[in-house]
Amino acid sequence: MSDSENREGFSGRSEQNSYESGEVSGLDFIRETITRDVNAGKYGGRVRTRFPPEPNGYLHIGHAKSICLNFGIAEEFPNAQCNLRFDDTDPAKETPEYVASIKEDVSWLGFDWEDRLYYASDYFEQMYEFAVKLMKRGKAYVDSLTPEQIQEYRGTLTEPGRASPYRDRSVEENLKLFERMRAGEFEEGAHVVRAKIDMNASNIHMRDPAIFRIRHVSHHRTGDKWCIYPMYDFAHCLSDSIEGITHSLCTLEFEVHRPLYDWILDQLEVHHPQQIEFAPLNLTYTVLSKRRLTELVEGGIVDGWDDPRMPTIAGFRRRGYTPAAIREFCRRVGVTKFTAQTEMALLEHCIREDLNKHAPRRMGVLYPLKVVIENYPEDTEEELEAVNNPEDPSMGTRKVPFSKVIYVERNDFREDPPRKYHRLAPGREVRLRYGYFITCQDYVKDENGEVVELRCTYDPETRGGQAPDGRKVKGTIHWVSAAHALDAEVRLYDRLFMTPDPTDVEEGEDFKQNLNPESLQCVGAKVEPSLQDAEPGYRLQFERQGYFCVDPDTNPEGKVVLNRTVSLKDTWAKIEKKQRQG
RNA sequence: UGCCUGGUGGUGUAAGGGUAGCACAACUGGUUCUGGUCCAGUUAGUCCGGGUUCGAAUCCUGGCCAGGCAACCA
Repeated sequence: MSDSENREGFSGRSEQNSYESGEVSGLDFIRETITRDVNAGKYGGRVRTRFPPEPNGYLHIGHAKSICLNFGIAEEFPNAQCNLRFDDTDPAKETPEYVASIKEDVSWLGFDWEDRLYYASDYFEQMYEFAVKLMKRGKAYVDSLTPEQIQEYRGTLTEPGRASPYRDRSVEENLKLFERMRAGEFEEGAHVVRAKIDMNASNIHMRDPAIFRIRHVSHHRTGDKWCIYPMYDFAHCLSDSIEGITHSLCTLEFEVHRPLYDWILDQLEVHHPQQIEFAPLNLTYTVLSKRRLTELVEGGIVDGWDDPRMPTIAGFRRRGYTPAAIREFCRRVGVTKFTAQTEMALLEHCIREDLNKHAPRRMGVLYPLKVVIENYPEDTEEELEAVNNPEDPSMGTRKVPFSKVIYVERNDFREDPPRKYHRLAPGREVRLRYGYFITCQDYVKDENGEVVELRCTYDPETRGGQAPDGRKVKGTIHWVSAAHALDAEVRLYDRLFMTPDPTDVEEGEDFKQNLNPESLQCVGAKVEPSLQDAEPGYRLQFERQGYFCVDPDTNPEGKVVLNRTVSLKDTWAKIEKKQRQG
């Protein structure tokens, strides 16, 4: 340490000390910036963030990243708060239904906006006044070019734009026109209010961007009060300013908008939050753009926004994901400016980790194969004690009924077992989970050559799973008693797309070509009777299979419907695959 | 071709002039009444070239590559 001081001289010393104090080391760049700002007393040391969705679709896992960031920061910094604000400035697309779904999803994720629920539409009057102020200062004007002309005048990425002939209208004329726009005297597209900045700017967003346009459309909250609506760039920075936001966090695509964000607030001389951009989430084997998700829903490719295959919050909820798992995923993903591709495997790891600790274990047979235990008495049944969760003894035990005829998993028997297969096969002995050792004596095939029934014998001495003579079995399999089993509809979900990046397609081709035709498979399963009264949303593990969740489609009088959240890791499947390949 | 941003194992991230670390994935092995969990271990990385420095992932410089930006959408 003293060596380094000798070599370093004085430059940067105090900076380095602040790093070494550990206050920012290890933080993501946004939390680091905020920490510095707080320490420097910027904004009076205050921290205020916001989550600003547009209510024009359902929230997805990418939004969860933003929610966890914004609300997470509010929890971490002293006295910090996060607002929920609906960015509802395009009445044609926004609905109260989307507002409701977004509120539900944010609170389901575990965040609370308390009394800070806001809408950009709350500020329409103020925004109108701000536009007037800009006009009075000669910094905005009413343009009467057609949309096509405006586009033409804007220039391109490499060529500068040209000034509209209306650019130098007098303040009085601008004000008068703007008033008449508000009064509804004009058709949509007849006029638009533009900020007067610089038609030669290399950043296209600074070439006199539109800030108010005419829309004769009812708004989901303001009804027909307005027929002019502010544009995103105008509304967003001013909403942030009005709410006293300190750090306005958004995704990378808004980076080029920041000069405009800053320009508007500077011109108006109002509270000026700092916009900081981070990379949006990309997940393998799915799509996360609102446009594509909407296409899947409207094209009937999935069964609504909450289809368990959808990467929406509602979809994951229905699939059986927990808020804690999603929050943990967002934490592990981190926050950077680098465009990343996060693997779905990480999300799956997070849900397995959570459910392994908390989900009760049950037995369910997905592809039932009948087994008759020949030496078990005909008219007897008994109850075997089963552990609810080996990870958590406090979850106790339950009784599982056992009788002469049971079901086991179809692939837990092989006529001709491959190497390393240690389940049932002719002459092989296995343990029934929490039950007896059984040995396969014979099997029955139907006319198609399908094995339809096993004839086994059991060893009465092995009740509970241990043999008094100390002999071991290689395999333990799950089962349900045929006489007691419940019929269940089990929906086995797999990834929606077959390729890691579904949007990576040849020119002229569509991402939907990469859809996985087997993303949903429904099976008629036999499950243990304890699931009789399971409520929708109930999560469990079917031993040796995976984690499942009772679907809202479950009807109290009908069959229970279960969604597979995620399968258990399957080492045997890997071995088998390797055997087949090599 | 203009502007902005960014490049650390297969993937996601940390290291803020001083031993390139963690997690996921993959692969070994051990434990196990779930081929789960758990435990131990292995493989594998600083985009490239110059420069500054005793020392560079880090600072400078020149390339290369990638992403974003031309709604009266957000």
